[in-house]
Amino acid sequence: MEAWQQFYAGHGVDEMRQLSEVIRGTVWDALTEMGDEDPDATLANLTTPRHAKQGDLALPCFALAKTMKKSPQDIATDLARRVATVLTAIDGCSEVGSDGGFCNFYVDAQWLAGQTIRSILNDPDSVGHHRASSSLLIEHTSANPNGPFHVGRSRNAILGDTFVRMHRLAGDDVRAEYYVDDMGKQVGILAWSLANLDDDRVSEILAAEDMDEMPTHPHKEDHQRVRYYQAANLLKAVDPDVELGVTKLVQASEEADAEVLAIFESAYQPVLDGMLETLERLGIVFDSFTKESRFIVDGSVDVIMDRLSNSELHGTAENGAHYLELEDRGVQGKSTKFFYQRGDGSSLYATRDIAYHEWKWTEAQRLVNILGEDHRLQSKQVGIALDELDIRNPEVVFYAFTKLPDGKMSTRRGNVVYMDNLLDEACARATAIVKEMRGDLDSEELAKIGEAVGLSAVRYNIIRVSPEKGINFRWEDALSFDSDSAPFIMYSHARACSISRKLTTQGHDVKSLVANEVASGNWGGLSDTASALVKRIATFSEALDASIVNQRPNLFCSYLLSLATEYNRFYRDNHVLIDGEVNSQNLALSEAARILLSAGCSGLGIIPVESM
RNA sequence: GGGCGCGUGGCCCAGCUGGAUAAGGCGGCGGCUUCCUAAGCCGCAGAUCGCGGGUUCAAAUCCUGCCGCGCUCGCCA
Repeated sequence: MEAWQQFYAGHGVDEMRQLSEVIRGTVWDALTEMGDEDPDATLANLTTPRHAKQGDLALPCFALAKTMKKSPQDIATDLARRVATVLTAIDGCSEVGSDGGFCNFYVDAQWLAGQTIRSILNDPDSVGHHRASSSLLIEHTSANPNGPFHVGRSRNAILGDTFVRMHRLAGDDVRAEYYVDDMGKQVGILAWSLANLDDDRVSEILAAEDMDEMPTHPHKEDHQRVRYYQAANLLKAVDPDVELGVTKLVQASEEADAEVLAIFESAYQPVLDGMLETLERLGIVFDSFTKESRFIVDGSVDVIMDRLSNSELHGTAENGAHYLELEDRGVQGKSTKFFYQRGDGSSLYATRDIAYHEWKWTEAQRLVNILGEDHRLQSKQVGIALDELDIRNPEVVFYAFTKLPDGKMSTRRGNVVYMDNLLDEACARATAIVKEMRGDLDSEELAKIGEAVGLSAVRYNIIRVSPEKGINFRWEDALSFDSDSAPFIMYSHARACSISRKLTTQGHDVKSLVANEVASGNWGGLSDTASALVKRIATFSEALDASIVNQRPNLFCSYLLSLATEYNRFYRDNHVLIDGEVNSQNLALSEAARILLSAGCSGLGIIPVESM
């Protein structure tokens, strides 16, 4: 077990999990009686069956066949017989059976409803809390402030913000942090271009390469200044003076030259502000910004370099550059050396990153970094360096790139789809659809819902796929409002809201109806679809936790989609309002689902509108 | 060339700390609205889980070889 995974070894609160513990205990005893010498190993195979008819928990008995000299099915039958009386006598387990070599356990949906619906309705704010909370610093985005967000970069921001939200939903104390690269080559180029070029020159240079397109968002500085950045890059390729000028600036910044750092800041800050505006529209905000230069200015990078030189991995190159030899630490390839100090004594990006990590550990109990797959090696090198310095490693989430049909996105080359344009298009399309469906709403309401739907859809379409899987950007995929989408989930939530709203309009007191129902504790007569909904509801925290532990937001996406689907099925044949009469059992279920759908949406950055 | 990641129906994608009939969505075909939002629900068709070996009672899942795609191998960030 990785050290950080121990944070998850806490106690679950989900009833399903508690029940499974009870079942394990009883089965353990029975297995021992039956002659199983290692019941723990057998029980490790306890699974959740694929099909509802196979129960809610199942134990494969194949491995016991050899030692017990009986067929798996005979063992399963015997086991079921031994535990049936005890288990069905306890609350929560309605039936034990066996089939095809499995021993199947069925959860009592009535009991489960009593437990789980009550806790959700009584304490909706702690929904999703599943274990002891910890404080986290999640660093994400941290994009070079040289131009507008494009859809490739946005995967980091959306993924990162989703982790922030999921952790908060799980009860953690999270700080979202942006690491501002305020001293590298990229910013240097930007600063140089602003100091040495003007609008006409920029247009001229870009036009020569057929890149002189009118900015789609001229009022935003990120869209304006990226033209300077692109022009300077083009010029740099043909004019050595540019390289010289940039290098001079960058060197000065690395020596913590206050004047140059100030010039850099005035160059990038408006760009960064534009980028943050885009992110804010997506519901992504940061709690803190830390500048890279900070660790030069405060001298901590020098201390790091000093300490690294005492490492047994330390080496020195001919020109006085310092490195760690990582060959024996599992790094293979052409170069196994990790350089952390140039021949001239200055630091490198990765070195500052080490100082940054050391500082970050003073801020939180856990660190999470969201990084593109191009940072895999770098991250490994930094990790080994941290080991050498006795500094804990952070948790890292890597994601694969988003590609355009004609290749990798590049701000420098202008081969990009800007997030601002994607969001405009998504929200415009969504608004058009809402307008078509809801003739009763005024234009302000239409726009509000359209914006929520568009933004949520874009976010969902990015997080629904596993981070390590590459995405090929297609407009129709990015803008999809299909069944596997945020609007689908939002729609289910809006339905639940609609029911509650309707009752209130008719003069019913939803809260007290629900409170009375919960207090009565009578959950008899649940229909199949109601039972299925209850079971889905019961695994909310578990699904959230699994998504966090496995670092895969797409798992929680799937869960929430299933919850929405299950709610839709429930909705079909379990009416809350029947001929003006309220079925308060169905109301309680609907309300519990509404709370979970809303919380789940917030956890994924989907905006849970109450009407759509 | 070395390392890492990915490869699942026509398309997108889940499952990959091994377990029963590989889950969804799009597209295709066919149903369901006097009833709380049909952005919904139900059904049908469609899969040699990249290819070959191996381990196992059991492999999409683990090991191995190959093929394809991506990332990476800077005293750049």
